[in-house]
Amino acid sequence: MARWQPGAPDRLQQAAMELFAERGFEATTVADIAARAGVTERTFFRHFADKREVLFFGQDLLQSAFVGAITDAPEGMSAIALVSAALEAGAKGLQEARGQSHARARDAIISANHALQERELLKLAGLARAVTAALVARGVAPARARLAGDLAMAAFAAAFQQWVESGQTRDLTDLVHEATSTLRDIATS
Amino acid sequence: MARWQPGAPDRLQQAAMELFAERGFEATTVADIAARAGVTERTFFRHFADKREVLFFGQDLLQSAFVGAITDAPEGMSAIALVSAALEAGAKGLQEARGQSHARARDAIISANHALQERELLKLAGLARAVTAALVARGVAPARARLAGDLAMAAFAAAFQQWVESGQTRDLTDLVHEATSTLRDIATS
DNA sequence: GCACTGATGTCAGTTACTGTCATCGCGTAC
DNA sequence: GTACGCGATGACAGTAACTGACATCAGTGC
Repeated sequence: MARWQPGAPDRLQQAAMELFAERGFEATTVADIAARAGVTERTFFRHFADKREVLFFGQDLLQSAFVGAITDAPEGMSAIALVSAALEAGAKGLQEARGQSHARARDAIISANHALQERELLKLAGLARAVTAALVARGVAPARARLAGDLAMAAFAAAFQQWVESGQTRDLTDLVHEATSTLRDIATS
Repeated sequence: MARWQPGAPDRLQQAAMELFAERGFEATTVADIAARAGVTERTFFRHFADKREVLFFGQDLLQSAFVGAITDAPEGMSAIALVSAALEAGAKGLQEARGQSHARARDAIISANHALQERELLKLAGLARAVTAALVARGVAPARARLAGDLAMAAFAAAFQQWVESGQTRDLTDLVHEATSTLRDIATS
């Protein structure tokens, strides 16, 4: 008999999502989460840097999708084309990774709390920097790459919000294309 | 004789900036800040919602500059033209408000700490939403306005970073123009 | 069998933040 | 000029996030 059940991080994340959905983020203590997952509070903090981080598990997968698409793109593409490829890969990855209902539940929790929105913005900025670095590696000038990275995240965030609000009746990839097109339209008007 | 010295918020902010610069954000306790400002810890939290907020005092002025420029702009301007006007007003306001050295010192403190960067991103997102709302009030379609607001903040943040890194030898307004121009260039390439 | 590793439990401690009540200078009404 | 209320503060107790140090114990390699 094993001394402890494996998969503590997953159990903790699930317990946290349930409790946040039931009582809200602030009304849930880390001790509550740990108890439901069958571990101690100290173990929670061994797996997650802080209470908020438990909701941002696996964002590195999304980052890999973005960066990989840029790195693997054929030669001779413009910055905006590289960004489009990255967004498409990210949209596909997000739709496959956890499923639509999970994304929606998670979004509802985050939207209900300022501290969580703050963390999400930090993660989004991290993605933007990763895209920027990938673009620089492809020869895009740093100042240009930074703006392109921010632009990519603006389009992705806008598309994601519409996706969630639409009840997922729309395809995320289509929404990303629309957002990119709108951005182009704004800049050239 | 007054029972307490006036201007507690200002004294607290100055004490916090000094201590953060000397020891760093995490190594400074709220009790330290309060002691240097000559008040108690409890008074600190009466003026600032949390320890980080003390560094973000007066961002509403910047927001007013952005929003006012959009609201007061002449009729018939495109979304990108309204955004440009807002950015110009913001750049001017920032250069006049506190001075360059203050902006640089503050930026150094924030750059050295993740939690503070997180808060800054939240403030920036708040500005983006304010710009979005002002654009909607001017008749821009919501989805378009959201992207334009994010675009504005991307340009402003990029220009601000270059301004700080350049040692302020360059004019912020010029850098904002360059960033806007680069954005247009990316979108149309 | 035995040392070693790795995930966990235990426990004490710091600090951010909050709720509540007391204090007291100052202006205002009367 | 005195009573009254207001507003900013102090005092103090309490909660919960997070950290460091040490103990525990199943499995693993030798």
